[in-house]
Amino acid sequence: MRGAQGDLLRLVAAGHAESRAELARLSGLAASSVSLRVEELIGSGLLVEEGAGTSRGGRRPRRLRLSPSAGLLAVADLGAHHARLGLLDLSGTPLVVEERPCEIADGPEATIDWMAGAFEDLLAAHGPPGVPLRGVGTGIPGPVDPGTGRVVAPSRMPGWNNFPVAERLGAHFDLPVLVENDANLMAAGEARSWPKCETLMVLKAGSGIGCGVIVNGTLHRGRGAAGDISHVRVRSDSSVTCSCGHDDCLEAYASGAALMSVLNEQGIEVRRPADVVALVEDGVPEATALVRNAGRLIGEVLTVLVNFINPDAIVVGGSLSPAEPLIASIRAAVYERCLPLATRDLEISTTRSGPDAALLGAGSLLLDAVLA
Amino acid sequence: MRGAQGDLLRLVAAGHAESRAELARLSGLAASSVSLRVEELIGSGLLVEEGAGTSRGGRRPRRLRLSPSAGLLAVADLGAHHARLGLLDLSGTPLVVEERPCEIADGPEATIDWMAGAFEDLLAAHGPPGVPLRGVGTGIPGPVDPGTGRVVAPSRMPGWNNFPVAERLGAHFDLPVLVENDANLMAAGEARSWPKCETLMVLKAGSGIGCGVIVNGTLHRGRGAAGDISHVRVRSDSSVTCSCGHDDCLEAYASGAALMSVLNEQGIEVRRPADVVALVEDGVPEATALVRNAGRLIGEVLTVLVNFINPDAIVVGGSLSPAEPLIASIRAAVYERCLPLATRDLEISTTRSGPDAALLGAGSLLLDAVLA
DNA sequence: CCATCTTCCTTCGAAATCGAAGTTATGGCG
DNA sequence: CGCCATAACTTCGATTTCGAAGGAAGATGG
Repeated sequence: MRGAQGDLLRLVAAGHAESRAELARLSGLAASSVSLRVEELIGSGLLVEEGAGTSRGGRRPRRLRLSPSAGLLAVADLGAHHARLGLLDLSGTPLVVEERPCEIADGPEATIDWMAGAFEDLLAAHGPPGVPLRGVGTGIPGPVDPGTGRVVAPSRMPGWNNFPVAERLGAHFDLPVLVENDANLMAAGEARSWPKCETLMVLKAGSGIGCGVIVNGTLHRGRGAAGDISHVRVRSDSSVTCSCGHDDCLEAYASGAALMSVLNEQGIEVRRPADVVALVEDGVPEATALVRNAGRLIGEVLTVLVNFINPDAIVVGGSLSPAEPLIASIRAAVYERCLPLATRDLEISTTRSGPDAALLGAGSLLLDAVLA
Repeated sequence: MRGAQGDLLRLVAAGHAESRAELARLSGLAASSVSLRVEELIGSGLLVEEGAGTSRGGRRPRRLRLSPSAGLLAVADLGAHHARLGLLDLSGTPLVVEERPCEIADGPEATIDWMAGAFEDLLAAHGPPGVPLRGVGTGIPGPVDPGTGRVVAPSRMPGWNNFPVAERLGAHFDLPVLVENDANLMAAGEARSWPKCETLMVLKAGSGIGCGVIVNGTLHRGRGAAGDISHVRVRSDSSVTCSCGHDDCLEAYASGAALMSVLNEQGIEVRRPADVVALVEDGVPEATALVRNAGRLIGEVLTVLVNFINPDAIVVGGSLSPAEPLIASIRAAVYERCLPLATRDLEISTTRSGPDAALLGAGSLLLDAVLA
């Protein structure tokens, strides 16, 4: 499982390689060495050979897959009022995904212990017998210190500040543990769906605004807050003070929460970002105008970032992302204002990985820990 | 010179390793393999053993250095009206650096051929006899396509658009050729002076405004324009149209050229950014106010980027950088407006590599090509 | 349907790499 | 000053990895 052996497994699990030949190309090892190694991995039950792939003009490759019994990963994505939970095999394929209500405001101990219980439930109900759990991971709607696995200065998670989430979760399972910001997980998940993109910006537009950055194919964490765009100052006529203490933060104008509060003030009742999307689809002009304005503001911020890191694609996800005017106005702002060189082949589109992106990302990152 | 052999040389040349033991630690090879390899490299005259290093509690390491006769690199940094030219040994140490007048507006053919001639001059005058030239490189004050070595849509370089600079330079020397944006080279040069920083933003404040980004210790190129911040829209009362066609670009307010044109309109004659710095040092209030405002605008843009990529340090270089109020107001803006997590250990300071940063960066990047 | 080209994978001797044990040099400490 | 802990190399047999050659399986094109 360690070292070069792990490298090969990782390449197969991550979906980068499907045959011995591809492994040889990607790992840099000689074809003969790869064959030897693969034989061992098959012998130890971690890899299985599964039919033949499609020919590329010569003999067909013998397709390799991680054995379904090689192990499981239990992953979660915590939101403010609910959590998505899932069980993945080591290739990152979900066996089961569930959404359960869960109040993050109940505090870290209660929430994490609840999560551990939910994982046990899932395992009992859907885990194939004899297949070991190999790692657990969760996304958190706030900044996470990459070194310690602690939550750092979250804005809407009372009681969580500086809490050692990874440690607490690890106390339930003696296994590799991953704790990461939810937008970062989403980015890691999307990255698997955009294999040709080295640099990726993944926007999470939900009740809050988050963003994850993939540079050179790997998640860029910075000090744990990398990708944060919610507290950028935007150009606006009025003046709103954000929860962070500064004026005119993007989040105060363009987040789902901000849109909802404006709509509610106007007497249009909404309770979740999805309600806003529904209003837009029903052609309610107030909602459409608001969403369009939010997209413009987000787009103007992205403009700066696109010039700066020249991503290959911008992916928009989160519960607000199905609203067409949002992405349309983001596109308009970015294409209008960015440098031609930066937008020449830039793709801006909605999620390819769907609502489970964060869970898939957790799986992808956990794998690195499990196969280290 | 190839493969693993090159890896060892690179580690020594880049200053990361000074002894066999350090090479073993950093390269991941077994100590015995390193010894063998090093012996060969010494035998072929590329490495030399030079005295003993300082003990870390046991036997002293035998210090390794690249042989002064291992090779030379010829590097240049083109500006609008002058060029810096230098000769480096393979460890990146300059043997000579000269500044010569040179009009980039003369067009690419004339400029590049002139550069080739200047390199020959330097070699004849300062090159130790028998030491071969191993690579040439140059910085360009405009975007460079990393794949082709062509200039792409530069703003103030008439006749250069889409010109294959690398190819033309390569026609003079049958050697590895490097062509890169000047701010990017500066960033690569600074990176060597900030070994503990994985993520670095290097601002070049001269007649224009440029920026290079180091992510994970390596230069982030994007599509060739990465790091561009000069055409970000800034918040301002008036409205100025930039050469790029958009309104209120940062460059139109905060670049050395913009400052100079305002001062000249006010009847204060300045010809180069350095003159502005001199005025500030003399306490001329118009100049100080302008520079302070420029710093504030730049700082507000950096705010967004600091939240986004969480650099370990921001380095300010370029001919405007000695002006104290510039960096002071950049600091003020960034520390005031960024997230605490992002500024907690963020260092903002002037260049450590000095005016030759770009040449050193060219050396550093060329080395990778030469020892590939 | 047969020759030819590609690609995938294995075989096997040569070469590189490892790693455990040993050697040399040094600082610290009683 | 002698002893020990530590670090920097070396030596040398065991192991891995390589790579050239060849076999297997399929595409292509007459």
